Amino acid sequence: MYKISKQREWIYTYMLEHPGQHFSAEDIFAGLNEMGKTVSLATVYRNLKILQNEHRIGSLMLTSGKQVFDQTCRPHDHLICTHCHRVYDVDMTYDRSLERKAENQLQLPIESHSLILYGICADCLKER
Amino acid sequence: MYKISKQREWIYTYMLEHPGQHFSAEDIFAGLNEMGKTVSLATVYRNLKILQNEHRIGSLMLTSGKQVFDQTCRPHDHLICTHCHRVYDVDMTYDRSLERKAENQLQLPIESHSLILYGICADCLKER
DNA sequence: ATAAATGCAAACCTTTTGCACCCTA
DNA sequence: TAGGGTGCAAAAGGTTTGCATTTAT
Repeated sequence: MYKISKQREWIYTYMLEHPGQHFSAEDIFAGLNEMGKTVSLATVYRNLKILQNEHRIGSLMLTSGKQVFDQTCRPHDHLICTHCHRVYDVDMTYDRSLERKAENQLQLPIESHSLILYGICADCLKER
Repeated sequence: MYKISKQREWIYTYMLEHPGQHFSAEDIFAGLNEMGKTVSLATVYRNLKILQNEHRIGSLMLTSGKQVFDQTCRPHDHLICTHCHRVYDVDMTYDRSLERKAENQLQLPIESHSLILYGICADCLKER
C-alpha cells in the first residue's frame, strides 16, 4: 500500500533521533530543512498522519490548540512544566488501574485514559 | 473594571441553563442567535475569555483542536464517549491524591492534573 | 506502467484583532 | 463623558486539499 519515500523516513528518523522531545509539524519541517533535507510542510503533515495511522508515533493536543507528536504511541502520562512549558513523557506514573477504578465508580465501560500532570520539571527546578 | 453588558450576561446565562453540556464558541453564538439574542461571534469569543479570566467558567481542549467551555472551573475529570464523542463532567473520580503520588514517584513538585476517561456513556450504553 | 508521494499554492477553520460606533457607570 | 463593550471585516495561526509532476515498485 504505502511506498517507502525518503521524506517519510527522514521524518520518522528525525523523531527517533530526538528522544523525549515533542514536535510540532513546523518543528520537524524546520529541523529537517536545517539539515539540508528539504521537505515541504504539507508533506510533513501528511506523513505524520500516516505514521500515526500505522501506530508508529503518537500525538498530543496542547491546551493552546497546537498538536505535538510523540516518538511512541505506547500508553504513558505527560508532565507539562508550568515554567518552561516543555512536555515530558512519564511512564512511572502510568496506571491502568485508574480505568478499573473509574469503571466501578461510574458503572460504565472505560477503554483508556489520558493523564497530564502540571508541575515544575527537573531542569527548571535546578535553576532555582 | 468590567461593565455589565447584556451580551456577557446572555452568554453566561446560556451556559448555566444548559448544565452538563460543553460548548464551543460557535455553539453559543448559534444558540443565542436562535433565541433572538443577537451577538457577534467575536463578542462570544471575547466574553468567554473574560469569563474564564474571572474564573466563572472553565475550558477544555479536545483532541480535535477545538476548544469547549465548561459551566464551572472547579477541578474535575472528564469522560469522553468513544461512540457519540460527547463530553461529560465527572466529579466522582477526581482524585487530588494522584498529584501527591506523582510527586513521590517523580520527585518533582506537581501543582495540578487533568484526567480524561474514554469510554461509553450511559446514553450510548442504553441504546445497545 | 501505475499507484503513491511530493511540492506548491490555495482553501479551510477556528480564533484574534483593528477600528469606528455605542452604551453604561 | 470616558472607558469599556459591540459588530464587522480583515488578519492570523495551524492544518488540509487540489493538482500537476515526480518517484518507487
